[in-house]
Amino acid sequence: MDELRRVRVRFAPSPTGPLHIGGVRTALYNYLFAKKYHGDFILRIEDTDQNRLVKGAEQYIIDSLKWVGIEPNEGAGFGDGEFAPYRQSDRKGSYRQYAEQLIANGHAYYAFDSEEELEQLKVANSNAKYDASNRLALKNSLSLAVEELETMQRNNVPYVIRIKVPEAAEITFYDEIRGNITVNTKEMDDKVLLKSDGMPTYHLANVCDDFLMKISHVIRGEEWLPSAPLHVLLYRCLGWESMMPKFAHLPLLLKPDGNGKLSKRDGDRLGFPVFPLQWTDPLTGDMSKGYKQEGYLPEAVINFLAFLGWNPGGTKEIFSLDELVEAFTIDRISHGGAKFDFEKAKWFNSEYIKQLDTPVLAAMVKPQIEERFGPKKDAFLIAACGLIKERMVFVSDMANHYAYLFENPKTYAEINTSKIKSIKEILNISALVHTVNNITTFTSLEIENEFKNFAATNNIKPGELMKFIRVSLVSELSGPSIPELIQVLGKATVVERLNNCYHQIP
RNA sequence: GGCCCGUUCGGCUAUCGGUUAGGCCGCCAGGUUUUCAUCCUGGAAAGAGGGGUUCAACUCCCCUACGGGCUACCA
Repeated sequence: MDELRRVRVRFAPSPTGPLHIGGVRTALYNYLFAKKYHGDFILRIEDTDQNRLVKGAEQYIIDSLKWVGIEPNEGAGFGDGEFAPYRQSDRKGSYRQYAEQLIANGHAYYAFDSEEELEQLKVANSNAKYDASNRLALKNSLSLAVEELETMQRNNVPYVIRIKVPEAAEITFYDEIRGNITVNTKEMDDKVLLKSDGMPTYHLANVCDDFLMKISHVIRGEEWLPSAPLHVLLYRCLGWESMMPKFAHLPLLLKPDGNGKLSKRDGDRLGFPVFPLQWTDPLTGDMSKGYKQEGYLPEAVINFLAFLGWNPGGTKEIFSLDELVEAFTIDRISHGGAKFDFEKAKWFNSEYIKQLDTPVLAAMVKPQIEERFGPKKDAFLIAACGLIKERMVFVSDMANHYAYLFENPKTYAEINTSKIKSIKEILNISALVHTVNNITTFTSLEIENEFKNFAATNNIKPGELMKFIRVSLVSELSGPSIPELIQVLGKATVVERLNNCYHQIP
């Protein structure tokens, strides 16, 4: 019966800031799994901590998923299905009854301990936790007399609802990636289920919503592994064990250097984005880079992310989203954490740029180019893209590193001009200009031949001539093939640059 | 500290008891290119350590070391 269950998975981020790239990977694996089995992929916003909410974070999550192209078919920002609402704050009223149900069945209790009293616990023993060993000595509905409870209630003393963890029992559950995991309940504590503000904690809300939304598989980060036994216990105490989802805890994304979880700091430190989209902190105004703005293609980011912690076997590495869906299986997810590899991310991006149809690339590049260099004809942009497509790593490279396609060089660096000094001394610039002007068919072959002839008749080494022309055109000693570049720039521009260079350099 | 999870080249990984331990990124060398990039060819580079189990262990078990996560009325 279990095998026939409809696949329904969810991505359940907390809107406490911009969605981390690791979160994108978690969403991706959920998406791939859902699509592979023709199931549902749901976005649920876990905003039960009202103190940590960050303005704009929820929209950022939605925008990010849209940008990378892994859209939920149900959930916040993506259309309500029959399980709406999908924001836990909007579901607030639904959780209390389950907490009360647990109390009625002897699986939970009210606790009135103040913050200070809880701190006292730790003072006596730093390892102390609220559990079977001491719950009777603390202020809760298990330890207090009925009259005392009534007084508390009358005085509106704030309280929480805590789970009553069994004293010493083994809880075993199966993780789809790691296999059986067993924890003894004596290691667990009586976690708060319902906070004093009436909001559920993650644990209660998560279990209730997954049950209510008929989630079949919980695919989430490894940081949740330690609390999974608590969730299993909740399913049991709530009488939902037969509907309990399967669990898969994903390996973490680690820092590129050293160890530890990848963090925002690493991005700042290493100059690489760790967020899908650019993000400006509403409070501090601090800006963090985004993959999109840095010139990454969403398909490349997806492909790269998919392979950080998962591998289909075989040697093929460039996978479209559809191909990933086809190839994806949970059992091929790795167990250990994966260090973030920026170089590999760049490689994926350059591969995807090379795969792009040139007119498509031209259209992508157009806004940045025109913002910087003014209006350009599409045909020209396409020609320019064709010229440098295979040397681009980022979409933004064109505007950032190939300005010479759009405007004449303004200065010539000394290291470059020093290399063409000798040729300049013997060069007849007007003859060269004349040669360029006389080129008729303007094919790259003809252009190349004309320069060779010019070099021969003027007794110049062809390589030296080319160096001069190259510096004239791009102000550097490297770049695309000169005949092709000349085709793109056109005669007039070439002549202008040749003259400029000849007269400007010493 | 306690609990849980993990550990193959510098990085991502393949291998599901028998392989010259393979691929990709990066790196190095050579070729192509008048240059650079692309592209092509080649190269260096790994099973954390110690015990078992087995005819045979990277693969299974145990210990140690190391790394990570969790240990909130945060998720």
